[in-house]
Amino acid sequence: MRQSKLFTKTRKEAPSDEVAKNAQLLLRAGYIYKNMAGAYTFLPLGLQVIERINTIIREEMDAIGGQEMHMPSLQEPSLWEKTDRWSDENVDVWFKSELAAGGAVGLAWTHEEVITEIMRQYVASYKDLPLFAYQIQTKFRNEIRAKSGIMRTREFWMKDLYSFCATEEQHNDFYEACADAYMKIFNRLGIGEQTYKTFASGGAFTKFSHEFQTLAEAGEDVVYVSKAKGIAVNEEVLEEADLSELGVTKDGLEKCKSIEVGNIFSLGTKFSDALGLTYKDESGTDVPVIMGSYGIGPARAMGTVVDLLADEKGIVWPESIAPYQIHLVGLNLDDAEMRDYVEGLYTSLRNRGVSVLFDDRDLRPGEKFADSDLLGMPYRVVASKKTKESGSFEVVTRATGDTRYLTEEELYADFGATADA
RNA sequence: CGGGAUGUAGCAUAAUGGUAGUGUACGCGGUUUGGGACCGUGUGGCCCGGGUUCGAUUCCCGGCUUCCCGACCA
Repeated sequence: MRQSKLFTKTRKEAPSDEVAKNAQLLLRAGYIYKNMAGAYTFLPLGLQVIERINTIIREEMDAIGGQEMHMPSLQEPSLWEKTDRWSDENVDVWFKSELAAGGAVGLAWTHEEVITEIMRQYVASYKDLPLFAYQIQTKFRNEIRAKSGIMRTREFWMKDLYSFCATEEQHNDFYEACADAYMKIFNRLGIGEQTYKTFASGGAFTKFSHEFQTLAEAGEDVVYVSKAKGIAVNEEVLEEADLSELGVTKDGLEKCKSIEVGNIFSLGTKFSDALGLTYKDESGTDVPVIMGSYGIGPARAMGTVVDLLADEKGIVWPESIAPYQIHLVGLNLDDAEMRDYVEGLYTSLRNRGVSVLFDDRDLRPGEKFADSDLLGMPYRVVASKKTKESGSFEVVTRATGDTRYLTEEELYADFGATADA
């Protein structure tokens, strides 16, 4: 991508009302645009990050047997009345409206009811189970207070997977597999080290549910962490004093701020009972399906990565989700010979499948470096008169600031075969 | 939803009961060219409604917006 053609621009200052670090940097760098409280546009660069996060999520969900689908946001009340989740008294986050044709309609804030209803048509026998279906889809929640930039919005993407099992054993196996897959996802996003599988209260069906909490000063949540054991518990569990089961004591836990980047729940037969989702076991008896739900918010994950990895100069993307692997910064481009030279390098890199953002603008070096730092691509390749004369390019690793000088061939060898390209 | 703030140009800010200044960004001309350089010049602005007043961006009332704290948060 040529930066000169990118319609977004960087800016030196963030809007004064945006205090969250993630949103400040993403706004300044032109990844997102704020439309209203709790609703952001994902601009070309920002959307690429989201897409790459989604790809990682898809790969890990598919690897544990997930099948992707897509359900509508529009919801009719009658379905939700069956589980008593339509009324404003029970659920206060509905966006509700009227159909022009008559009748009420709501915007989905989750999809348990919807997918359970769908599965009534496809689940009949124990032979149909287990099955796992997911989507990456827009959720709407009428939050009283949106806040923290892209971390808590009223409209947001969510990867929600639902599991349907015949037996507790099937369910527990999948639950653990999904928990492992979640940690793989957060590792691939570059926030695995700070992310803890956190015990939360489980509701009616199980002792615990689990949240995935990433330790961060900007977090809204508070968790109690045992870094030695690699686990955390949230406040409600701490109060319930069943810590002994987890092999930790209250005194051994460190109180930390955190961001909830994912959660997994055992739902038991709550929804299958309410909506009549049963299967026939080997004796021909109707048995309610055991369900679970598993969520990750891609945009919140993106904000978490920014919060955790950014430095004073700007965003630092891990290679796994950066919009481009290389930021090719061309200098001295007013010189026709230099421009040809750098254009040639850009073309060669692209021909080798390298993902490149090419700063082909005729600006002063300082401005280009500052922009490059702010945008946060993993590697910056500088091509200038200086590097041309020396026969090598300056390659700077954004995260560490390490600088190397590579010849054109070395550059291709290093980046030409990257799987991420 | 309770409490507290907020609203001036694309963005950041200043002053003011007599229609607003600066920085940045943007346009033009020129000097520059490895860390947001400089000179000249130009474009562009008081959230909405009502009230007080000769006159309101300014004061008052209401609304809306946005932010923060709390509550809430599969």
